[in-house]
Order: sequence, then C-alpha cells, then structure tokens
Amino acid sequence: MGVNAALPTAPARQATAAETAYQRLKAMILDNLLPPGSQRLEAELAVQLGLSRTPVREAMLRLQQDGLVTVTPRHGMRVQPISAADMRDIYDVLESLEPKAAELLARRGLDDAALRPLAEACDAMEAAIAAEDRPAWARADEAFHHGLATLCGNRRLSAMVMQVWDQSHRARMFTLAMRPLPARSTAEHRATLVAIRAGDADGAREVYRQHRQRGGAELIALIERSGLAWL
Amino acid sequence: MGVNAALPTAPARQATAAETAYQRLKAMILDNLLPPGSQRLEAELAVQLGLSRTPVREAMLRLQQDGLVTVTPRHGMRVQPISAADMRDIYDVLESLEPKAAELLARRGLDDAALRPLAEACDAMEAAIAAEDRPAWARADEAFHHGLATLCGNRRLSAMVMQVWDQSHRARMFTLAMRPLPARSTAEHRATLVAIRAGDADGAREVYRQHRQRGGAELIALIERSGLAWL
DNA sequence: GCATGCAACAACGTATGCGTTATTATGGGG
DNA sequence: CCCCATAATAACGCATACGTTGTTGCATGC
Repeated sequence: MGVNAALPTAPARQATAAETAYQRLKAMILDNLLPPGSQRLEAELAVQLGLSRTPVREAMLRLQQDGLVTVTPRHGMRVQPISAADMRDIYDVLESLEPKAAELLARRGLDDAALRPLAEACDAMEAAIAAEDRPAWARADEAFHHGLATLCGNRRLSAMVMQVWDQSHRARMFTLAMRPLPARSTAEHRATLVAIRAGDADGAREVYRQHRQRGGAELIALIERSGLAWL
Repeated sequence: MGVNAALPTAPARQATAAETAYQRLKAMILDNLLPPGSQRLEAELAVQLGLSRTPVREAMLRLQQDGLVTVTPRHGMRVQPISAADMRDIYDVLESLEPKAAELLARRGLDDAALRPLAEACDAMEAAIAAEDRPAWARADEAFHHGLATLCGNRRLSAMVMQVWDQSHRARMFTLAMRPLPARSTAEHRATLVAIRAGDADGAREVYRQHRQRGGAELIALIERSGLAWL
C-alpha cells in the first residue's frame, strides 16, 4: 500500500481512531474492496468500523485530499474512478517528478547499503520475470518507486509521487494481467540503479524519463484500446 | 492568496464554517499574521474565530496536509518555518512541474481569449517594472504562475504547483525587497507566453525551465547569503 | 540547588446531540 | 399516467460533553 503524505518531517502518527479509519479505508479502496463509483455514508462506515462518525469523517476528508474519493454533503464519499484522461494527467506528473527524483538521488551519492532497497527491488523484479510471477513483479515495481521517492531526499517531491502513485494503483493492477511480461521495464530499472550508483545524475534522470515516457504511453494505449474507460 | 488543492473537479466549496476557518487561517499564515514558529491551540483559535473546536480542528488538519503547519497533540498547530533547504526542495519540484505545465498549455492551443490571464499578468509585470512597484510585480508574478497552472489542463499538476507555491509565498515576499528589480524574469515570462501562443511546446518548456532554474538559484543564494536561515 | 516523583490541570480525541438542509416519498391536480 | 407541491425524513455540519493522556508545577529527598 501507499504511504501517507506528511510534510516536512514524517510525523509517524500513532494509533488514533481517525488514523486507523484512514488506513483501513485507504486499503479497502486500493485493494478494490470499495470499487470505483461506490458510495458510503459517514454513519454507514462508522458502524462498519466500530467508531463514531467523527473519526470516520476525518478519514474521509483526508482521502478526499488524497484524490481517492469525493465527499458530497448528502451522498457520503464516492470512490473516484480513473479515466484514461486521468492516467494521462498522472503520468505527466510522474514523468516530471520521478526523473528529478532519480537525478537527486544520484547526486546524493549514497552508498550501497543505503541503496539496498532499490537493489533488492531490482533483484525481485528480475526473479519475478524469470518466474513469470506478475503480482510479485508489481510488488517489486512498487518497492522500487517507493524507494526512489523516499531516498531522493526531497519529502515534498516524494509525497507528491506517492499520491499520484496511489491514485493509479488500481489501474496498474487491472492492466497488469493484460500486458506482456515487463522485461524491458525491469532492465530500465536496473539501468537507472546503475546510473544512480555511478553518481551519474543526468544519466539517471534521462534513463528514467524514457522509462516513464514509454511505460506511460504503453499503459494509456492499453487502457484506451481495451475500452476500459473507467477503472 | 493561494487556491485550495481539490481534485479532480474543483468542488467549489460553499461557505461552511470549516471552510471559512481554513481560508482565514491560511490567509493569516500567508500574510505573516501568524509568523513561522507561532503556535495556536484549537480552543484558542476557536474563540478567536467565533467557532467551536470542530471546524477549527478540521481546518488545522487541512493546513497540515498543505504543509503550512504541523499539528502536535498538546501543542496545537505550529506554523512551519521555511529553511534554505526547504526552498531548494520546493524549487526542485517547481523546476519539474512548471515547465511541464507550460508544455501542456502550449500543446492545448488555446486562443488569445483563454490565454488572456497570462497576457494581462505579463502586461502588469512590465508596468510594475516601469513603475518600480515591487508589490505589484509580485502580484502579477503570482497571477502568471496561477494562470499557467490552472490553464494547463492537468488538475493534479496544478494543485501540486499551487501547494508548494503557497509554502514558499512568505519567503518570496521577504526576499522581494532585497532583490534587484526582476526585469529579466519579466522578459522570460513574456517569452514563455509567446512560445505558448505559437504552440511551441518544447520551446515553452525550455524557456520556462531556464527561468525557473535561474530564479530558484538566485533566490536560494540570496537566502543563504543573507543569513535568513528560517523564514 | 538540582533531580525526581506525584498531583493537578489542560488539551485533545472521540462520542453524541441538535438544528439545518437536501432528498425522497406522497398525494393531489392536470 | 405524469408532474408538481408539500411533507417527512435522512444525512450532515457544528456544538458540546466526556474520558484519556501528556504536561507542568510543586513538593520532597538527595
């Protein structure tokens, strides 16, 4: 699952009722237990989660801020569907931000220990390709992007990447089965990591930009071709 | 002042108490009526705004999401200071996102009527330079960036730009008086608009990227040189 | 004089109650 | 049979109340 978008020092929220409501609802949305278009009232979710309306309301507002739902006064929250146009917007954002993250990370000159999450994600992706295990590949892919965002050292940038990443999570999961095994993507991730390790900021940025551009175009074409207008 | 960061269809919130609390507190922060570092308790703000704690609390949480304050359980909200490092992060984000906005806007091929806010902002900037009116220049600058973000057609991107723009508002205001008249910036804005009008997406992006890079570097150097560690 | 433990208090998180408002149901007219 | 007005009702925004928890001040001991 994603990560909360706190700034500038991640506050490591404790287990307040509002926080658990947020986490649980967010997980339900990302896991498609609350499919796009579904609506839920405050009181309804309150009984379901065994809480009062207050913390549930707070969670709903946070999810709205995250762009995962819209809250309308007498209709509760509605899980936001993602259209092909939305995916275009999201990938335009990612094409802008993620290459910058790669550049910043390369410039930081972290040692191998610090870059280990990325290396492990690359290993896992390659293993998943070999085993033709798509769910495992998707998890490793998320781990790589998550690691890139967190390690780049710019909390604002990383929070923004995570936000749109979460918004597009469902769409990626749906299309995963429809795509050929992403062997090329895997190689591009590895190449990015090599450039980062070498401290080649421009190289890392450009390799990654091409990866994002190609991947985004492929995904959007797939969505449009398959008639999956709303996810 | 800034704009709220709603997605994906701006909900045009009505005048609920929580909304007015949010607007008023945000304005107080951006206008430096609540200076960085100041702390306010829920109950304190509630009596000041003539409301109960509930809507004030909601506003505080939204401001925290915006990165303008941090909320700590028994210390209320604390207005977030901006360091030189923060400004670097913010300008890295803007350097990534705003050129993309210029590119997207150029690609949209809007007519002169639709681009009027940008043209007017350019005119106002040039007039302000001629009159050596820095506050007027700052307002026109904000109008240009606001227009660029809103007109580019990507709500997510625009919300993100506005968010960091608001975060850096105070810092820009403080340094405005210390900088030479931004004549060059003004010319760069005009050049961007020309490229957008011509539908030259790559040109608009690159002109704008250079503008952002130069402007950001100047501002950060100024902040560091002047010993203004926290704004 | 300084540290430590305890007690009083203050702030908050959550629950609940109340008034407002939009939606839905109902009944009468066209 | 459909449409509109009106009434009933449900959902919500805000206020308030309550229990919990962290903080602060004070007293006591070293």
